[in-house]
Amino acid sequence: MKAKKLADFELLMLEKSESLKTNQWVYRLLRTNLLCGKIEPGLPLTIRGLAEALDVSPMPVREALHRLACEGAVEVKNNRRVIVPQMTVEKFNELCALRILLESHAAETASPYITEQHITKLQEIDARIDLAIEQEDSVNISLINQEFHRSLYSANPFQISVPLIESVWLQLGPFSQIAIAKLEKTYIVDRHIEAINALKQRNTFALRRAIEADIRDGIASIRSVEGIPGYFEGNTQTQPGG
Amino acid sequence: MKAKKLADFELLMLEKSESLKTNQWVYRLLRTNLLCGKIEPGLPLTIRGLAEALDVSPMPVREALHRLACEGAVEVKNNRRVIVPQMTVEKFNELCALRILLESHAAETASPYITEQHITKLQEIDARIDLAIEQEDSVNISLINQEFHRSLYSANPFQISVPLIESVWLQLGPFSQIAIAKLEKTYIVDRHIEAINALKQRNTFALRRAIEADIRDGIASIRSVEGIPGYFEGNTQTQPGG
DNA sequence: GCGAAAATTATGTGATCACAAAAAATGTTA
DNA sequence: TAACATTTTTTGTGATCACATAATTTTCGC
Repeated sequence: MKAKKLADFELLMLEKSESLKTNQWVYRLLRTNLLCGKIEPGLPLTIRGLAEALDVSPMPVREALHRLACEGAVEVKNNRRVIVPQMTVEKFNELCALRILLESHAAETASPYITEQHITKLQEIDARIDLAIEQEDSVNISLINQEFHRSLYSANPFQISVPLIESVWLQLGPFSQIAIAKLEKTYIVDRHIEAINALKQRNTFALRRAIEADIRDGIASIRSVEGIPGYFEGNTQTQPGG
Repeated sequence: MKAKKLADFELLMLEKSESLKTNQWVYRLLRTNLLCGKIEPGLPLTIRGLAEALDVSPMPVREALHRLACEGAVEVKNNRRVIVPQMTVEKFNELCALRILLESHAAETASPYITEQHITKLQEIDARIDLAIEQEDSVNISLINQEFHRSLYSANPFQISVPLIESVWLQLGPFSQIAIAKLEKTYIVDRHIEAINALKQRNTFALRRAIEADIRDGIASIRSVEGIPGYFEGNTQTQPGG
């Protein structure tokens, strides 16, 4: 058994547009790859290694990594090594609780600001989720699902909680992605219709319940995946590739 | 009326210990000064300006500022200018709601892990708050009060929400500090006793209520301060020093 | 062969420079 | 005097280098 190196990983690439600063490009690229589970927990990330892999200078990587550390997406150890954190049962439960807490609040406070345009946009996003489910494209299921939630909460122009929620997603993401990838297509249920219906009826309470149900449903799906306990920290023997 | 510059401000200094990295020292220093309201909202912060003021190279300031931006303590404008954000009524209300939401949850989940040692420590911290109130030391009232809450929540070894809560504090801090400084000593009530009693009785529900009451009380005090509406964005005419 | 010590390499942090873009200051004209 | 154009200064970003420390490899003694 050999320890995996950064070079062994095939990163999902993003095209770098002109106006985008290099550090932001690196940040988004790493962020997306972490959320997709492309970079597995425990893997040490080095500034120079990433800089070489992405063909940029170390400086923008340095800033991107610091930001990710600040958001809890990566963990800085005492020996200043940066790794993708392992998931534990307790952490998972706490992160799920925080998702429900923050997101049902965000949905509730966004509700009064929802316009017809918002609903149309959310329906369009939801259609794209269905497509991703149909194609069993687990990476896009996650990414577009987040887009749905973010769009909903951001309808509130005074929204503060989105960055906090995104931090929770980032900590939950790499792990849940592994689970989603293992889910059968038929087990993924689209609960967003209920949320959209609540929005149409301008029923704040129903919206809150729909979002809560959506999150709980996703968590239950993850928990139902065969062999998921093996992915928690300390159960390395059941992890694949070990 | 002349726009204030960074050089006009007298920063609260922290001694730099040997093991502390420069960037962390700068970070903590800026963080403390922001929380104390030493740096007033709207003031543009520049890397070189701060580096000169603190007699360090621009690099550690750069990292510290980026981290503060990531935590919402400072705001990066479109023209990449970094300023201390202005407070608005809506933001204030939302931040207060998030405090209650997150902190009552954090208190509840920490409750089962509380030991006698924790209680003793919290009582010791609370005594220091009373001293700060007695001395009308508004900066220390804030800082030690935060220490109390952080200590309580951190009793849970699997606590995830503390960084999120600290982010809310940072966004609320500069503003509420202005209010606390204006409060008469007699109007500051120490509600922590109720929390400590709840802990002694191992009554999770009472603890939750005590923390909620403590936060609501603080907010009410801030709202009660004469002339506070003038500090919200858009009411510059009533702000002092203008 | 094997463990400890020493040398070597890798890595994060901080400093300095170059550059493009944004702000501010200055000059110009009506 | 006010409004616009031009120049100058300021500022953030990225690149490169130096340095201390942590990790790794090699060497040496038994």
